[in-house]
Amino acid sequence: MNIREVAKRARVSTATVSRTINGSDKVKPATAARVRKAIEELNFLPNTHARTLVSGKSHILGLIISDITNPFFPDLVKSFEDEAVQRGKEIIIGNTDYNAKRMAGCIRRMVERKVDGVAIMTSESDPALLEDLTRRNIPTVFMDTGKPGPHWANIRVDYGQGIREAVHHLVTLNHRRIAFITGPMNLASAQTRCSVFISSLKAHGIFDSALIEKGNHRIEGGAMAMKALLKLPRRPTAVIASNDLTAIGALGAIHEMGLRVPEDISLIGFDDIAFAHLTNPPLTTVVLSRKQLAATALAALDALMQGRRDSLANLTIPTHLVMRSSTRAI
Amino acid sequence: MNIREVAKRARVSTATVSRTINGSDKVKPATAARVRKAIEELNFLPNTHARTLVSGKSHILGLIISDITNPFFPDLVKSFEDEAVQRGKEIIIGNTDYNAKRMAGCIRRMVERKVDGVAIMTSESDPALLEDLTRRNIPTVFMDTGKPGPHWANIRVDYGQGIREAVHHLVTLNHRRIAFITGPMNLASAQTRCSVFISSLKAHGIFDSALIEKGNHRIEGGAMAMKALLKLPRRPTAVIASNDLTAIGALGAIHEMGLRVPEDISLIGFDDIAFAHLTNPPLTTVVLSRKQLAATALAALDALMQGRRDSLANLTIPTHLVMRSSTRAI
DNA sequence: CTGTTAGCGCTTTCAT
DNA sequence: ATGAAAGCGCTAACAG
Repeated sequence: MNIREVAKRARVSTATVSRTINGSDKVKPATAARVRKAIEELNFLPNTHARTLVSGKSHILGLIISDITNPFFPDLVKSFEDEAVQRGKEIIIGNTDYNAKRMAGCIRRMVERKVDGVAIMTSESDPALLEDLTRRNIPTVFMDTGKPGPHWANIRVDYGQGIREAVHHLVTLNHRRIAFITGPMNLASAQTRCSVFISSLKAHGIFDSALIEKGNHRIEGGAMAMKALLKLPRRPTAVIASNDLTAIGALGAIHEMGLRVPEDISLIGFDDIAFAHLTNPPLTTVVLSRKQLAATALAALDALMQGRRDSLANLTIPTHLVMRSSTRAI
Repeated sequence: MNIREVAKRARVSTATVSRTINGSDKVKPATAARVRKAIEELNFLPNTHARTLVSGKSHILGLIISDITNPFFPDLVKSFEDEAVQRGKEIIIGNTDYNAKRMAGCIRRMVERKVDGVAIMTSESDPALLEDLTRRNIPTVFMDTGKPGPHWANIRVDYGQGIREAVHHLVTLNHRRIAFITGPMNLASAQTRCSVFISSLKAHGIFDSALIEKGNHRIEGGAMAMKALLKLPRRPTAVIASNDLTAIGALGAIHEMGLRVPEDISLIGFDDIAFAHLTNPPLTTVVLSRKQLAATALAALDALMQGRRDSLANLTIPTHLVMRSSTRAI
């Protein structure tokens, strides 16, 4: 079943069928109607591979993420897919599993499938692997990785804003001993969150380096760090975690030690993953909108594909505090 | 950059390059080596669309799910992708959003992209929409939807086993007033869980229809149902929820009423989503392995594509209880 | 407005 | 063991 059968049935040439499908204005309405009828009757759907072959555009977008089971990503994937489908594009997803070899495989698959563009939304990222995309001039948008170039765009996330709001919120609540549980410090984004925390506290004149504890953006890391914090001679009255998973781990540790949130300790997370409002108590956290991130990525990809480099000037995603029930005044 | 440039550089014909790529044994090793060298030097990757066009096989698999942000699915998607990539296949994902129109769109996309097969893992499913897949002889595997046919396979999930284990566990713990919070009763899988629960309780001679409350497989449904249950003159001592989200909602409601799990009420979920062991206390639940589900789906698709209908005989995924800390003896 | 035709990049007979 | 050439389904000149 192909375009020729449709042409035959509508008694026109394949060119006319093609024109009708692609909405060319130079097909006589009556002819177009006949073609559409034939398409309908035969239940014809054009072969995208053939279209890609001749047009050079696959209408496929690649999305490379670290790990779909990391609760940060499902929202992102969904929003990205929504936006893509709205534009008549398909997406193929690559999970790197935080692993360079798999990342290389993802990129290979993207190139083979001739994606029109790719969005790389991993926390980690090895520039060497990305060379292939450059060489083939594949429009690429990064999250927070700062590579400039003719076919590259970079979306920045304003982590600072959310952290400052979190600190301000706690200070307003009279907290002075505020701890921070970091992420893995090889991550630029984790570094930023930590350094903004430090500078915010210094601005308030309440910074104490003993109150910085290292985590790993996972539950157990948060729990371990929190336990260390609770063993301090003068323990903190509030804790900000570098992400929600860390905060959830910290929450567990606090409960385990027989303390309560927010009565004994106030707690703030980061990201606003789906489960952040399902914890007990619901977690006050910093929202990083994946929907906005996805929309911005697709807009950037569009701009890149159309050579509109001007609209790539300032791609920044804000973050902001959302108050729930894990913080309270002392 | 295409196969002709490689051929030119290796001073062979395109046919020889093609044979080399596809591992044909009738290429002289020396020639093959020369070709591989050229491929390497040019960094050539074959165009999958051209290959698909001539071979008729896209090496793409479709995966249709309800909603990637439903915590049941990320694990499934990941396992499915892993298995697919291992087989050298790509996957494209469709989210139906529990919506017939979107489901139709998903199927259309799959057909357009000429997928080699599709796995439909939605809870809901409208047979009429699937006609297109039948007509085009696209191998299709369903989760729990029981459509037989030459190009169809159906994976059953043995919900009963897990529910029976849950009931048995509670009975062993001396519980006699055991409640059940259902899912949406238009879902076959929710119905099964409920009816097995009822028959299990009857088998133990402890069934009380007042202890069945309706939920919707979402958090608030679980919370609402639990509140109703707690208002009963003689409230249950244990509750089984039709899925983990429901159990999490119930847990919140129990806490909200000032009661404790498992001291006052024992609670069991279903699915074992990622957050089931992050609740406080960690949730005793029934595991439905998404990894196994994905592996089985891919095996079934393989069998369908190769016409090995015999290996499709008994595709059943077991479920079993995993004990954590939300249940206790009375 | 419509048809004819030359490819897009690859695989696959069919020759040699 | 290798090459020449046809053709997968479609689009895009070009011609009329």
